[in-house]
Amino acid sequence: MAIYDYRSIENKWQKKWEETQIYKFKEEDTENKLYCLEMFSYPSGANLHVGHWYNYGLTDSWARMKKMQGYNVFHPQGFDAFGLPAENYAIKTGIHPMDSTYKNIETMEKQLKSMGATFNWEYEVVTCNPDYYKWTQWIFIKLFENGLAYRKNAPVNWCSSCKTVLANEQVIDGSCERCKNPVTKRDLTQWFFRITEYAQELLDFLPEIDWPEKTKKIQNNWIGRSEGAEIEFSIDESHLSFKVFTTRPDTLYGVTYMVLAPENELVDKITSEAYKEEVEAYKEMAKKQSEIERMSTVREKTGVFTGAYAINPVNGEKVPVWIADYVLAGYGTGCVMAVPGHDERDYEFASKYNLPIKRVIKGEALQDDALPFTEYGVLVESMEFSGKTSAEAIRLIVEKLNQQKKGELKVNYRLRDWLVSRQRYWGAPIPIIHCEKCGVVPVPEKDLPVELPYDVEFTPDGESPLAKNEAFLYTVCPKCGGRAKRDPDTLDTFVCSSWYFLRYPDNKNEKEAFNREWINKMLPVDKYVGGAEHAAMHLLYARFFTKALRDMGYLDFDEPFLSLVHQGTILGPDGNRMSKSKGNTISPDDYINEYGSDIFRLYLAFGFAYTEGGPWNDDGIKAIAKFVNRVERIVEKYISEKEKKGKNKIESEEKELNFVRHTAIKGVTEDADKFQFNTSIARQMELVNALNKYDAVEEKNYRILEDTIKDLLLLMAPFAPHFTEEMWEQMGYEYSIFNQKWPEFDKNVLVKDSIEMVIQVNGKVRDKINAPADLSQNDAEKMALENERIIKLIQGKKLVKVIVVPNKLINIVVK
RNA sequence: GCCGAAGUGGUGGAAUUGGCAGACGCGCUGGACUCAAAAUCCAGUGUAGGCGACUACGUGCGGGUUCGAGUCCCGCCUUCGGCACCA
Repeated sequence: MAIYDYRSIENKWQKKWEETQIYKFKEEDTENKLYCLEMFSYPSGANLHVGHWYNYGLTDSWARMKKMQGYNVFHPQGFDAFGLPAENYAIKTGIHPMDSTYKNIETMEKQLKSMGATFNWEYEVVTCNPDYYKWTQWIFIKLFENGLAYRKNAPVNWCSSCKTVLANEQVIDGSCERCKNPVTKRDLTQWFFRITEYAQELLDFLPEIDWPEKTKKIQNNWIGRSEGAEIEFSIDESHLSFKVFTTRPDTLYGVTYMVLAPENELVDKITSEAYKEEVEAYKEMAKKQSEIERMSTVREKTGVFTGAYAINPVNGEKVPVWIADYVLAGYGTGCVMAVPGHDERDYEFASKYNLPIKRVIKGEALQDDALPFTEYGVLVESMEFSGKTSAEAIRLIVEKLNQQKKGELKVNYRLRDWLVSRQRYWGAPIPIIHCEKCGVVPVPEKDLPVELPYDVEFTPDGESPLAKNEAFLYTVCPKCGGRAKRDPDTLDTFVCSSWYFLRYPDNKNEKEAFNREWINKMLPVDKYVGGAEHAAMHLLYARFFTKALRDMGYLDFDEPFLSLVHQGTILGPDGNRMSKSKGNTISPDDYINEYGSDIFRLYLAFGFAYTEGGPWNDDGIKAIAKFVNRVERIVEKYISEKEKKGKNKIESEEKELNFVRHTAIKGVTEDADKFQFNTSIARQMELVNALNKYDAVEEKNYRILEDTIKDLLLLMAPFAPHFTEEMWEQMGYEYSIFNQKWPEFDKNVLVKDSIEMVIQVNGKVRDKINAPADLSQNDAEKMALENERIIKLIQGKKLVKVIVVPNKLINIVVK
């Protein structure tokens, strides 16, 4: 049902746009710059899917509007090219990741270009290019030099079937994403980034940025700040002591035992001979259990006694020290004081192992004495603190402990340091050399990049593929010149994507990752658009990188993305997430072949609430084709009636048309600015309806008609760029529609001199009257009370009061 | 279990933040054009009752505040996200 020859006009205008460099970013005009960015994509072998179009197509519409509004729009594009899929594909097919990735990038570039978007391709960034990952490695070294990258032995996610380490995000409900096998822990020496150093600042700046509240909340929870105290307990008959973190120092008199995580290094030191065997067995058991088992909260708690006793610093009481896997090694100090009277988990554990339960907090209301009381209240049986409220006691007890150097206020975060090592091939090599004499030595800057060798076996057997390539692995220590080994691991791909937005404006810089002065002008990103699934990963890492680079002196702003929008998800027609296995995928190509890319884009804009998404629907796209068809006919008709131009007769119809026209300008501008494209298109449709209506007028004012058609085309241009450019030309205007000024609405046209006011009686609409605008309260009241229908309705009733909302309604309250 | 978001016609979705609920579409009904169909155009379309002007009801459920509630408050239900023994 193609109405205009979209294929030839798409080609025609894309060619012309490229020839005339119409979207070129003007580097000399940073005053007006607007950095508009979509999350870059992974170069998969498949064609662009609906999600790409929804994200890129509509953000492009927004960028086009901004260009027309006079901004110097910077709209780069690139590829997040490292990652596991290419490597898995290689294991399956034998096709090298580098070959498949570059081939995919080539086709994807072609497809993205055929969208007809405003991308500034000359600033392209591809993360697997050595001239990019050279600087990823450079940043790693800077972080290392500044103490923000460190190495430690830690338990990591391990899939025994794939024989490889998995990233946290690849563990789905405790199972391996690829083979569905349960994930276990394995101790490995790994590289970490000290993101926890920035936990507080990452929290503090959240209120400052224009992000969806939902996303801020997720980051807030992920960072998980909690306030409490760190309290030191000493081990009885020993010089050893250990600290616990608690948010409830007011329950200190209720402590009846202590628990260490089985992995805690103190365990071996304090366990007495008699209990060694049992403790060892428990540790072994804890290590072997799968993630699914460990994560289960319904599972009964287990633990064993170590034979050691700890001394409560406030009353000198001796309490037994246990180990149990309900205490996490990675949070706080890996030890807790157990207060079964006031904590559900401790209560469950104490009940099972017959440990004493003491209650030291009383609530106001009557509480069931059999269960733990976890609220705040008033202290009892707590020596001099008895009778104090929880809040007072927390302050006083910590103060007292502080004097004895046995405790202090402390803030803990749930956020963990970011594990960046990966035992994979297709990523940026970690630029570190391990020398037996000199230890960990960073690769000198002049030797960067550490290039990824092409010739590598990537069979998944648990060993890093790079470790099997001797030519890569063995090198010379930059410090002592002796034989040394390279770090065989690669960096998590999230490292590469944590700074790509800094590289775009300066992507050809060979001397540095980016020029400080230049990116200070170009950043932060003004509008960032991408999926909500990155809330606690990429979006957090990128913020951390920005802050770390700032503190190391490489840039001067605090936040990378000032304003963030998440697009929704377009589902299959059946309401499920599109997937090949469900057979419910929608191919943009089919629709673009039938209707053209403009209509496809317009439908995405009109058919969904942008941040919500929803199921695909065929009928909707036909409706949009109809709409575009109508616009085309309006233009055609106008052109065919050209000779009639010049009549100039003011009529009320003309006033009406003008009113709709300026309502549309206002609505389209404001709604599109907020990414509310559906209502933005609705205003355009209203304008088309008004134009059709005006067309029926006998003596048309062709000047007004032309101006209105002109405005309609301008308002439509960001959403249907090829079509409107063509119509613009046919109207006889000069190239290009995208070099025109965005229309502005005239406030005066929107002011009506006569207004329809609603008259209510007791809140129910009873009549509508035409009243002059800006009627005074008294006059409005008078008009309503003189209204015939109203007089009938309120007859015989007592008038209580009259409420007047200017230019809107009059509510008469009667009894 | 905890945190968050959302529930509006047959349907996708609107509602200047407390002021005419259902904009704009889809679908449906009727009409015009046509030998007929498609396309196009016009009119109608929340539900129930009435020939009708109209009346009653209506934004997940139950209460409340208010002259007035889709919007605010309290208590539930359902769905979808995020976290999950975080001491």
